[in-house]
Amino acid sequence: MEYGYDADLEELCPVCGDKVSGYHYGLLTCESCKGFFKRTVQNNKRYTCAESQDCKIDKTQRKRCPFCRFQKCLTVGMRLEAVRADRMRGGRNKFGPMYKRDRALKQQKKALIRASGLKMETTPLLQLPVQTDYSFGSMLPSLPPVSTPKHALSTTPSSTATAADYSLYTPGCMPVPAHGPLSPQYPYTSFPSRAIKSELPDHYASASSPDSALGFTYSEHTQTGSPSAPPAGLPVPALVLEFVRCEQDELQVRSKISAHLGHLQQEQSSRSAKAEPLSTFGLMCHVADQTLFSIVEWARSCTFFKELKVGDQMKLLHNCWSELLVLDYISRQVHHGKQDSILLITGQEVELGSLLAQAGVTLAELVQGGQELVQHLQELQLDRREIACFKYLILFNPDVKLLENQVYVESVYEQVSGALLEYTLCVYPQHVERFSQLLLRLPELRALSVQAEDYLCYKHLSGEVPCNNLLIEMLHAKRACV
DNA sequence: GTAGCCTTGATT
DNA sequence: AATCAAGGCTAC
Repeated sequence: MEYGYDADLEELCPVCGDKVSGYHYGLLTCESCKGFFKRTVQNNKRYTCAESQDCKIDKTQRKRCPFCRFQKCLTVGMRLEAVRADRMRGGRNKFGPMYKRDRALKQQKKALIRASGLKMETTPLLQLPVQTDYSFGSMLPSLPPVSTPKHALSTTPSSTATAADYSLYTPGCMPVPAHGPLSPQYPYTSFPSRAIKSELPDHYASASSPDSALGFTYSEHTQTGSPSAPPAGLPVPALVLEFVRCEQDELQVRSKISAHLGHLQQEQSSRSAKAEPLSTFGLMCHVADQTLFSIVEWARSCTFFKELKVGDQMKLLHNCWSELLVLDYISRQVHHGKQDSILLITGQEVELGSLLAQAGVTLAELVQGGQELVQHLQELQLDRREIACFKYLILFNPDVKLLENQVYVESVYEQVSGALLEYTLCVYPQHVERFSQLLLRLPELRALSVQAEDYLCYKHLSGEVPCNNLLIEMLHAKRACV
C-alpha cells in the first residue's frame, strides 16, 4: 500500500489462496499447489472425493480432499502439458512467452489503476477487460462470428480473484484426464524437430518446448484410429489426445443402431398384416434419432461436460444437438471420400444422384449444402483429432445464455480452441492459416443445422416424423414448434 | 503425501 | 551472469 513497487506478488494462489511463489504450470500459484499438481500428474494419481465433489479448497483445508484440489487446479487453468513427461530439469518451456505477456498485462493494469488514483478493491467495475487466461485465446488470429460476449466474472483479473471467486463455479467431478504427456502412447517424435523448427511460424518457433527440441526417446506408438501421425516434432496437445480417447467406437455405434433398426422392422412387420413398411424418410428419422442417442451418451461421458450440473448439460445439448448430428454426418462423408455417394452410419452407401432425384427441394438443398462443406473440409484434409475438437467447440458454445456455470463453459471453449490451434500448428506447421480456416467452417455447419431443424420441423408438422422421437423432443425444447 | 527449499539449464 | 520455472530432495 505504502510503496506498491513490486508488491503485486501479494497475489494469492487461485487454488488455495496461499502466497504465490511464481508461475507454475501455466499460472501464478503457491509452492504447495505446484508440488501437488506435479505429484498428481507425474504419478498419474487418481483420487476420490468422500463428499459431494465440491469441497472448498483453502490454505487450511487443501490437504483434506486431493480430488477436489486437483479439480480446482484444472479449473483455474493449470496445464497438464507443462508437466514434463521426460522429467527434464531446468530450462524453459513454451509457456515462457505467455508468462511474460501476463506479467506485462498485470504491470499495465497496475499502472493504470495507480494513475486513476483508485483502490482496486473498491472499484471492481473499473477493472480492465484484460484476458488473464492461458489458453492462447488472445492469440487466435480470427474467431468465427460466434463471438464470446464476456461474462463480467471471466474478466476479473486474477490479482483480485480470491479462492471464493473460483468456488462460484466449482465443477463437480472432473475426471483425472489421461495425462497425455506421460502416457506411454504419447507420440514423441525423434530428432527431425530441430530441422523443422526453422520452418515454424515465428511466434511458435520461439515457443517450442524443450521436450520437442531435444528429441527424446522415439515412440513407435501412434494413436489408434488416427490416420495422420503428426510429422512435425511437436507434441500433440494433451487435451486433443484426451478428446480422441473419449471418442466412441464407430463400429460399436453402428452395430447398436443397426440392431435397433432390425428390431424395429421386425416389430413393424409382425404387428399388423397391413404392415406398411417404414418409409425411407421414417427410417432415416430412426437412424438420426439413434445417432442422437449416441451423441448424448458421448456428451454425458466426455471430459468437462460431466462436471456440469444437469441443467447446464441440458441447455448445452438443446442448443447444439442438431449441429452435432450434422457434424457426425459431415465427418463421415469427409472420411468416406466419395463425391457421388453418401455413407450412412449403418454402413450403407446411398447414391447421391438418386437421393437428390427423390428428395424434395428443401432436402436436396440441404444435402447439397452439406456436400459443399464436405468438399471444403476434404480439401483441408480434416482429421479425426480436429473433428474431436470440433465436437467440443460445438458442445461448449459460449453463446448459450443463462447457464449456471457460464464462466466454466467459456473457459472450456477457450481451452479447446487453444488446443486445436496448437494441434494445427504441430501437425501443419507450414499452414498457419489452417486454424482459422477450420474455425470458419463452424458457422457454416451451424447454418446447415438450422436448415436441417427447419426441415425436420416442417416434416413433423406434416406428420411424417415417427413419434417418440428424441429428435422431436429436442426440437420442442429449443423452439416452440407446434 | 505435503510443502519448503534446492538444483538445473534454456533463455535473456 | 542473471533469471526463473521446471524437477528433486527430505523433514515432517
